[in-house]
Amino acid sequence: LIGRPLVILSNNDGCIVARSAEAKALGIPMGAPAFHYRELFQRQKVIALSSNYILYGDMSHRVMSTLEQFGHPVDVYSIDEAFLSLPLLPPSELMEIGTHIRQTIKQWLGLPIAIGIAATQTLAKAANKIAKKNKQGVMTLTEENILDTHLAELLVEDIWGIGRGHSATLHKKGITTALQLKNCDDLWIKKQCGVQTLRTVWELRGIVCSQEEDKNALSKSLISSRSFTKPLLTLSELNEAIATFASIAGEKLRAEKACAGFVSVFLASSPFNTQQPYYSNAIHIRLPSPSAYTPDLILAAQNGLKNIFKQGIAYKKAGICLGEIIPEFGMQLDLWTPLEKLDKKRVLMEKIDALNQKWGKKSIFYAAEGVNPSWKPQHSRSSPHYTTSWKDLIKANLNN
DNA sequence: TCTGGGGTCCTAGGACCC
DNA sequence: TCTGGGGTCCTAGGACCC
Repeated sequence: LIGRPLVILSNNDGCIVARSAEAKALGIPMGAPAFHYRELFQRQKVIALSSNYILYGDMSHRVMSTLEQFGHPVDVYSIDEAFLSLPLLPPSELMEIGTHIRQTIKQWLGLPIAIGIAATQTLAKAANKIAKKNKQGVMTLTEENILDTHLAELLVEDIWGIGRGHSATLHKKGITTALQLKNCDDLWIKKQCGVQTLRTVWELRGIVCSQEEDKNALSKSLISSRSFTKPLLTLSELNEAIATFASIAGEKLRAEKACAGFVSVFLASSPFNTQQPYYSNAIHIRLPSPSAYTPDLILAAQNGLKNIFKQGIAYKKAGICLGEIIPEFGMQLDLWTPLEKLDKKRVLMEKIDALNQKWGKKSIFYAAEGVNPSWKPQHSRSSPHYTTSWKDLIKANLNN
């Protein structure tokens, strides 16, 4: 696939969510619906693949654990990004470190990566942008005069932390480049764009404003939701979908060794359908006591669903959100449930999670989820699970 | 015909307290 | 005729990120 225009599609092969440089060059925008571009795909021989989160997750894990081996503190920021804290060294030595890391990842995993090195995360992201385009794939932006030359060429909308809204505000004021933003008035920025943007500005000046992420921190909320390939019409279908979401969310919750205090359920018709008025609604349900027991979550979620479900609407999307997440062992018990019962529930969940881990997702599942759900997201053109499924292992042909 | 899924933080305004 | 000063908590909505 190297050198070819390639796009990755979202669930149901709906939207374009990632593009190779070659695809970007064809003018294919991020987030666009795939069907708008089908003709262009054919004409330009663009490869469009379904997303394969299992493969990406596994490769990401391999990259991150390789990064750990260089002895610099690693802060994993997203599935494909990490920040490493390097020692204070002259630029040439930093270049050397970057080049070595890049070569190692390339050799061990076959993945090309880009590395940007600078005083703050915001500047490192800017350096990375440049590194993506140069031959070495590594860029250091540690010297003031070189830095400012590059910031003068960086547009405000391309700075990490400056989105559509703040870009518009800045453009109106005549601020279009990162260098201009770096030199702008603090009070004005704070007033117009808020404190987060002010932090971004300070980071452009080389002052560290980002805080170390607490790796043990629990999620504040957990969402499980999907769009349906074909709209769902009945309460019983939605009940199955909601039960599935509750079960997925429960697994995530237990992986964090945590409990949730409330469940909220939401559903919506298609915002694009002009034949039908748009309907969307949500409801919060407080759990009698915090729980990570999937049947509790399913029960609460389905009870909520009853209240927001309206007959005669074609539902295109639904989901649940867990909130008030607290550590499993810090939880306030309710007065009436005997401890042994809680313990039984916990053990049952442990066993189920272990079975599904060992034998694959949904080896054992709740009947409420339905046996053959019609709404399962489609991935019609997925790449193989090269690294996580025996049957998808790459075969070496020894006769050649 | 077909339009993703998951998060975080901040702010303004309202309700309440003394 | 005149009507204080200091807080907290909650929520919705908006901004941003991947």
